[in-house]
Amino acid sequence: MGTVTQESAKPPRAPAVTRRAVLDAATRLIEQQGVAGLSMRKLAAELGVAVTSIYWHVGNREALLDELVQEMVHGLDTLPARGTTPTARVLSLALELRRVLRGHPHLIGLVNERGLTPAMFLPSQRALVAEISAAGLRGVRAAETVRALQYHVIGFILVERHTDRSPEQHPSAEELWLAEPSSDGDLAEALATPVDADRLFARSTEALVRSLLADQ
Amino acid sequence: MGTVTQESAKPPRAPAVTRRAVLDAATRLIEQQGVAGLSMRKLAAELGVAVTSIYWHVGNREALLDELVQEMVHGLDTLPARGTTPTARVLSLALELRRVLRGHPHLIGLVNERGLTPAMFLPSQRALVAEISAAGLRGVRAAETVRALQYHVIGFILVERHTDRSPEQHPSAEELWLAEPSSDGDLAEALATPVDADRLFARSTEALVRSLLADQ
DNA sequence: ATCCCTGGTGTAACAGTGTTACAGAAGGCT
DNA sequence: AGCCTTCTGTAACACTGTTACACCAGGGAT
Repeated sequence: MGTVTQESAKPPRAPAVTRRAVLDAATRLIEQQGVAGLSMRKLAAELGVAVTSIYWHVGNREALLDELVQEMVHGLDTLPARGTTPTARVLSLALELRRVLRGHPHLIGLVNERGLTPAMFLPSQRALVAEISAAGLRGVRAAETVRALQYHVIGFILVERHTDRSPEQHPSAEELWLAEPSSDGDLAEALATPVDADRLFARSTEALVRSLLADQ
Repeated sequence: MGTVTQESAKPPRAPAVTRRAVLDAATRLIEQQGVAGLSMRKLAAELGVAVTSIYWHVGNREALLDELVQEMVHGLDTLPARGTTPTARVLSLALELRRVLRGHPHLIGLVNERGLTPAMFLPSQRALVAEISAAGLRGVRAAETVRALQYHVIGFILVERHTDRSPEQHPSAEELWLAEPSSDGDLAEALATPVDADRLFARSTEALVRSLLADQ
């Protein structure tokens, strides 16, 4: 079954809607209102069509989400590793991965819920393996290193997905740190400022990579 | 009883259900069927009471979940740090935190969704700050270190929450690695075995801690 | 020309969800 | 006796995913 149902020639009648159109409209809805904002009826209305047509084209809601997730996962197939040293190359992979995933903030939660995180990571896992082998790691240690990096990167992304839109905690962490009597005023002040996720990710990932590749 | 609305004495009639009972029943339901399995009607039926009573006691579903989350967050108030070296003490904090959070697998997702991850982490953040200061880090660098550890730990937990019950990917990562022609057979074999999360967490966290505390 | 089959659409319903307007009941207070 | 507060129940609203069923249009076979 190619993209849709008709391979080349004979749709008895021009379909009012295509599988592709359904997927695209669903993507649009999710990007606007989040996964919870995607309802089959809204989707049908958006396309000017009855609900049953949606069901005919994509099965059901779960299958629709599965499809979107699969498409995104396949979009991660070829991530480039740049740089000269293994550390730099591994780091660039991690940064690139985060950059791409942040383009689909609503989907990465679904990916994880479906237990597809390993699958999503598989292509970059290959690249990681190459770099880590080049760095001289072998066998079980190398495998552990690869997985540690995977968990770190995807975990970071999962965390930062929500910490942005914190619901204004009343004693916010920032206020608490400013009130705290501390010996290190600079530290307190630094903890009282919002997180710079880009910088934090780069630093922590680099620290982890260094440690994993270096320590023996 | 006392925990509810009346301050000291006079419930006009013995309430058919208390706020406490609602929260407990909700916790039980969530532990059994997950957050999605918690419906207000099920909850009412479980307690042998009409839905409106639930609403009277807890407001609405969102507020109910908020309350459960808050209770869990407050349960993390006093985590001990064991060990002699700063590295060991920080590591023990991270391990302990993960141990506790894994006792509430369904709630930690909610915590993150509500942007409460920083709040949840605040008590252990204090302990972390102490250890990291003891390790000689100051100011912005220390703050970055604390946050890097936070993100790493909570991220790991978020990831592992789902990777366990992966829905049997058809070309599973394990199979793919066994099929792959590779120069490092041990590595491929290691990647083909399931993840040992305990070990992986301990190793990766230790690597990160070491790197963050040591490198200058 | 009739019939059937296949692809695609629509109507209307079922069961389930969160939430709420409203009517009560039961005890304490004045 | 009335009133007020605390709680509970009935019944509804709007919404969700999903499906049984009728329908319609065109192609192929008879």
